[in-house]
Amino acid sequence: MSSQPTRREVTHDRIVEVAARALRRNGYAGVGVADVMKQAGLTHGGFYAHFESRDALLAEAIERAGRDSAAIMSQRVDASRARGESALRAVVEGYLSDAHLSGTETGCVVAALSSEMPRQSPVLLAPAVERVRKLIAVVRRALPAGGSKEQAMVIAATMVGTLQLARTLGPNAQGKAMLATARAALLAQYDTE
Amino acid sequence: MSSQPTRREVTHDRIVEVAARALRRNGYAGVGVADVMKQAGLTHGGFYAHFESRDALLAEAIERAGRDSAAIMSQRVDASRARGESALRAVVEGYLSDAHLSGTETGCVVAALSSEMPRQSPVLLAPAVERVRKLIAVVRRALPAGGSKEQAMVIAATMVGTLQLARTLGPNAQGKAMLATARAALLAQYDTE
DNA sequence: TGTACATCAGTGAACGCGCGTTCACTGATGTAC
DNA sequence: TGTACATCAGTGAACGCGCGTTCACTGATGTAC
Repeated sequence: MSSQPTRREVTHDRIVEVAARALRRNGYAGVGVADVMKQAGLTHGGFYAHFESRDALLAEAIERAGRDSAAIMSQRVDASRARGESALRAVVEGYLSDAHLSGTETGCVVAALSSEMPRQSPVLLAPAVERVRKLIAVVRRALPAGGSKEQAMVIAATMVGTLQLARTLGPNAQGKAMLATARAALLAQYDTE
Repeated sequence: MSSQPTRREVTHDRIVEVAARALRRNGYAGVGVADVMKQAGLTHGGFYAHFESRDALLAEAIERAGRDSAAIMSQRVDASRARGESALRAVVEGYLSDAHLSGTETGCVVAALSSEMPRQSPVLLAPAVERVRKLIAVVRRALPAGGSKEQAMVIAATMVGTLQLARTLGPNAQGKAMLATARAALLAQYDTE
């Protein structure tokens, strides 16, 4: 990209970043134009100089959030491989960690939104589908040699479902037990490295 | 219960039924007082003669939706056992069916709402937690002899996550493939009957 | 059995608030000569 | 190098709409005598 971002681009970026966090913490309906602008240190009037509509912001926020957490998972895969350790273990233990249980606003956007995703308008559905595909792809890359796309799909679905149920049970002993149970089950079955 | 429901109780029940469907199709934010009353054949003014608030309706709707689908799953378990067939297979194939992929509004309320559940106020969180527990309990009852609660938790999470990702991919070949993959994986691992 | 009255279930208009969106305006930054 | 002007980024007030909630009122159902 351009090495010298303009002031406008810097501001735009900050708004998207704030929205990406709000989206994961509060869901689609919980992202308000005025609130996001305020958290970005601006007044709401300037919003439409940056985005065509609220939906346009949400679409960018999904992409941003997804790209960020996919990058983190990818780094985990590479780092563990470099150390000669199991990449799948790194992914599963990172995704189903106590930190991810309570850190919704900086966590996986698919886990934060998936039950709402199918209901969104096409503008917001397309980036959501892309994030689901990307999540499956990252998991697949973490599988031991010979791992199939089918295995990756089931593991991704299990991680997403587990995190959501654990979050509903609460960031307490019950939620943590749910995570631990799924970690053990997934690694026992798929971590043959 | 009373064998002779009053007219008021019949109306109340109809409103909750409409709300239970709207809740699963549109999510928490998608249930409007005026809209629900209209679909129930009433005007919105009479709403507060039946419910203290919109949240009170939502709480009842979650319970209703959960009770209904838990009853369906329980019947599947009993019916398959009575025929000497695998109860787990009946549950998994019912939950991860093409009909459930597109039939959100009459399906599992946990799958329809789970990413939104942790964000709700205590009034709405409590019934949500109850539905998660109930789902795990039904799965456990379907497990072959010796099945643990831990296994039930992982299976429930996998089914919920799979259905959500499949719905996001769409009620097409991709979504159906996702369901088929998870069905095969779950039965291969847990259906030892 | 019929009449008078009380209670019940629902109607429809109105209120208040939040939120997405618009727009005229302002101060700061950059450019031309 | 300095001055005049144009463009840019953001401000703040206002509009319109939807939605949850309230309330005075009405017609129907049930009860007392």
